[in-house]
Amino acid sequence: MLDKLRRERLRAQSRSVRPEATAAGLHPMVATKLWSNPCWLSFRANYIAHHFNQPLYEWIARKYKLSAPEHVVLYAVGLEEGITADDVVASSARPKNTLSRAVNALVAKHLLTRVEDAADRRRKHLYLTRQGRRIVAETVPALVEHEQAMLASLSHYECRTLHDLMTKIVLSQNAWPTRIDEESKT
Amino acid sequence: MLDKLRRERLRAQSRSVRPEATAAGLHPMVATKLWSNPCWLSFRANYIAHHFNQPLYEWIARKYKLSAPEHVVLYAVGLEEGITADDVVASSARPKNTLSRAVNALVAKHLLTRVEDAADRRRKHLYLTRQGRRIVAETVPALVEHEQAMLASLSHYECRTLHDLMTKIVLSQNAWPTRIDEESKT
DNA sequence: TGCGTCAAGTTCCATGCGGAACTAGTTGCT
DNA sequence: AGCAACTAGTTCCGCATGGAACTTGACGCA
Repeated sequence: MLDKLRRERLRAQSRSVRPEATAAGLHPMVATKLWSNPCWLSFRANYIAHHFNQPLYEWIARKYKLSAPEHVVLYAVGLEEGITADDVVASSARPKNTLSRAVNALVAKHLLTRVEDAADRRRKHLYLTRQGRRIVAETVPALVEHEQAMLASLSHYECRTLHDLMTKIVLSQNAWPTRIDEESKT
Repeated sequence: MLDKLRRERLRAQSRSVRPEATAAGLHPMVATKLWSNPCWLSFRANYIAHHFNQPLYEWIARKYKLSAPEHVVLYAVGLEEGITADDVVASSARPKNTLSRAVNALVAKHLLTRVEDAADRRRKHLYLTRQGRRIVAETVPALVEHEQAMLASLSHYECRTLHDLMTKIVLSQNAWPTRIDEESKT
């Protein structure tokens, strides 16, 4: 019978899919979501994010026995020591209880230390231990390398442009509605 | 004592954070992840994806009682009727058992019908019911509107550029390593 | 025409996630 | 000074999630 590839070719022809799609060996549904999708931005953002995260978390779990939220916290503290759990919450996609657990797990694994804020005893500042710092130092280059691989098809100038445009979106964030509500139709 | 805003200002000054950051009322840790982060792409992609998904799924769950994977399937079938569960798997971020469950739930809710492929009885083609089509017709415009709101700070030309650059990344996908393995160092 | 391999979809099950409620601590107000 | 409102972080608990194994069907090959 038709093998998978043959079937995909047929579908591609029948739906006037762009030549670059079949050339890239793209799954036809991915082509549909790229070019017949009114939400082009969200598909691309999700796709790129997912294809970055997936191998990363698999690797982190396998090699360092860290869960995804644990890595999120470790990476954030690696970027800036002395932040609090709340800072991680504000800058990441996870709920605070998940991150609270992650912090506790990292402290238990001696990768993080927690120092109570003198002025506000609710807040606890997070610092890397020597071991924690070692893991950050080891993993970050691999992540950068992975990201660069995803960017390899772009020129230096295109990277710069992409960087700036995405930055612009993030900066405009507080102008967005935080909730979809069709009451707004009225 | 110092209120939150005051504290953020202090931190911003101490860390030479860009003026546009405080201007936009940005959380300082978000500023750090934007500008002191070697993985600039993955942060931005994740951030944009998350801030699109979060309100969307909250709304879908509240108004239509659909889980996130259910919406993923419904949306995909809305884009192209007759696809199979496998097509959704290939073009989305979820594992196949999750999507299998979602398909079954949608069939149970009479939003989807399943037609066995004549040539390959393992494959089941998915079609929207009248109700399913109604939900797609209702939700898609809201999603588009939400996405447009996130893009509001970009000019038409900038949107086009962003679109093309992100497309380029997705198309280069099969050139990426699918796994991070520091054996590659050797 | 029967066997090994592969693929689509389902089922099983442990667990980690995340919403909601809670605790402890801070701040503003009068 | 004392109360109400708010915030950082934790705990509780139900359940959706996703890894792994399984079922059913297709197909290549002798």
